[in-house]
Amino acid sequence: MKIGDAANAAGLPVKTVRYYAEIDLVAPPRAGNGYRDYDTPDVKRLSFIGRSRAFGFSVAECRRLLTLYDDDTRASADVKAIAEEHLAALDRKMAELATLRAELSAIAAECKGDAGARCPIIDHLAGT
Amino acid sequence: MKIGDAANAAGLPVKTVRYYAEIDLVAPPRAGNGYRDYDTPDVKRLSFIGRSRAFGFSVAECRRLLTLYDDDTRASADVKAIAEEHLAALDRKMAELATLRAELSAIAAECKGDAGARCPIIDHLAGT
DNA sequence: TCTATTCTTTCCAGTAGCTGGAAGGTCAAG
DNA sequence: CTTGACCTTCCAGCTACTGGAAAGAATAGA
Repeated sequence: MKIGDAANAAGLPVKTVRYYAEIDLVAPPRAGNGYRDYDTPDVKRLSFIGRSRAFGFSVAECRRLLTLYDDDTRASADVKAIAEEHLAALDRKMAELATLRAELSAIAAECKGDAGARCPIIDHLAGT
Repeated sequence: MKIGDAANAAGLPVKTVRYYAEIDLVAPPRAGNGYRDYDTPDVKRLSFIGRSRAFGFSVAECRRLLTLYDDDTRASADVKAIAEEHLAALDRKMAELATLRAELSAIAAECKGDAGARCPIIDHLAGT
């Protein structure tokens, strides 16, 4: 199966699939003409990565998840550990954004937003 | 004032300050020895950028904010527009993360996380 | 004054995860 | 036989720095 069909089946851009081959995430053998030759398990791996990335897992995490996916003797605890680590990271990120949002919102509320030059937002960013 | 002192006063790494000079964000003149020569307004601009960055504004946004900061004839409406655009982006980001978090959390809850190979997380990522 | 240390400079490379484009080879249809 | 849609590699760029090497400048201490 050529890269275009594989990418299509996995719902990923060809460029991305080629990139994954380059970083040895899903690296299929080459056909006689030099074309990458994907098989059905490869496409499943690509889909797996696509979904994992959509959940916000980094490529490094995807690599570990993929190893577990391919491993019949895995312990589900290992998978869950990665997931919970990621959940914790999401929580940290959300908390950080929420703090920023609250502070910026409070400052922005003080600004009249008219034609005048006086601006509490600028003042605040200037540290005054 | 040399870059080290300016960076120190602004609470930024020297490398970062040099980078801001390189991208013409805060580009001081050179002294006779070739060293960048920062003055007090420059340090204030650097601090301004540091705080803006801490609020999550991109460097491009910082550039616009800095222009407004330097402009006595600005309209506070222009500042507020940037801030609200950024607030909206923060909201979008948070909503996205919240969705991911909720979905991943629900899936992870199904996983026993033991020594067994059966794993609903893997199943879900595999699309089955 | 000599020297050791701490600046400063530039340039190059790498980080994450692609994405776009150029130049050129391959293959199926008409 | 040609056209067009594929495929290949390589190079560059995106964000916002960060680390490091090599080399010049300034400063503090003996």
